[in-house]
Amino acid sequence: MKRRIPAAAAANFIHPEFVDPSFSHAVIQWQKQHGRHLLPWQQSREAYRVWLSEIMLQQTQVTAVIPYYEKFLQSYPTVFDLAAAPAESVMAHWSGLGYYTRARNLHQCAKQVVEKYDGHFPVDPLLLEQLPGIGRSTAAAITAFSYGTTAAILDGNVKRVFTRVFGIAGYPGSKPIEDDLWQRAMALLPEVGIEAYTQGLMDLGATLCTRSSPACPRCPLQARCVAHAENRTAELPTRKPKKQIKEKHAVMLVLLSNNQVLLERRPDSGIWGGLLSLPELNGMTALEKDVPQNSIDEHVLQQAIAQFGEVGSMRKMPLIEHVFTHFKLHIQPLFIALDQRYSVVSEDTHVWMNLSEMRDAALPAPIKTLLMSLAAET
DNA sequence: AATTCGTGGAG
DNA sequence: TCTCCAAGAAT
Repeated sequence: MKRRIPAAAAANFIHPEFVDPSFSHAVIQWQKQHGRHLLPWQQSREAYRVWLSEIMLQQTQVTAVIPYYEKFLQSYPTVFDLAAAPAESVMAHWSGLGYYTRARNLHQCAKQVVEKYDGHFPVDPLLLEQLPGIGRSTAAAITAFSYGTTAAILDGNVKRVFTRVFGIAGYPGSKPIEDDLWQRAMALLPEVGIEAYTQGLMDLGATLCTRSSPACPRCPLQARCVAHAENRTAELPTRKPKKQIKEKHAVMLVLLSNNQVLLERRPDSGIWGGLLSLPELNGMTALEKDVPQNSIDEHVLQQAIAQFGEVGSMRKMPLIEHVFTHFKLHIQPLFIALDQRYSVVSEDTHVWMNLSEMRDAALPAPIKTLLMSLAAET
């Protein structure tokens, strides 16, 4: 009977047929000459800064990250500052960047690094990977950039470069394709120069090997690129099989009293987890309904408002359409001026906040836009 | 192992 | 206006 290779060992087994030192050599030489060297997080090897940038850059483009990175560093210069900060402050700093689980994990990670490691991020990628928000690829990137540890990354850039250079068809997010790509990523690691190599792969994907109209003539891997040779750069990497996105609807209450608006804290799980938002007509679960709320139930509305105060005036505000990755949300905001405000609201879940404070609040992007414009009007 | 997590920019 | 998806992790 044939002996099976343990899963853990198989995952780290280097396939000889994938090994090719000339690959990393080409990437490293190109990176030193033509790669990016002036990004804000490249100016220091400090693990805290590298970590912060890598978390922010998950599924997020460089131009979107830069202002957030600068602001975080200004407010939280060290991991100790971040660990000691109130959760709401961290969420407020992250407001608008999306994927808010990253922000909560970032905060938790900072606390753990302070408690378990005395403020020092582990040098071992396997230890880093145990921390919240840090997966295999991010752990490798952090240790490579801050400590020079040789470990493989597999982000969107690497997937795009590899699928094209090696002519790999099939959705890179699927298990078999991703396994294949990890094997190659490990086999192609350089013996020296992990920083330039890792940065080079990212730079290639971000600046040359872009998803549309890649700059093949300037690519150091052009001669060995299957996609280029076979004119398949347009079809590689294989697109994610798209499914129809659902439509969801919510009626949100803009309750105004003394130039303050009532905000409600969302649960940690689910969309906009941990952020403040507007109260919804049928509770936060209303957002989960995929039925249009064309007509507002007057009785339900009156009952909802009655918890918070007595109505002066009420009017519909313009509809908002907000598109997420996997669904489209239709928001009907109701502006309600209260003559009298009740103080029965729990301070854990609800907070009255001045309209002038919306800019620095932990709000979802479309809600912040709505309340900022409302503040500008009044 | 496929889904669930935002947002904004490119084309 | 519409499609696609970016320095992925957690479930």
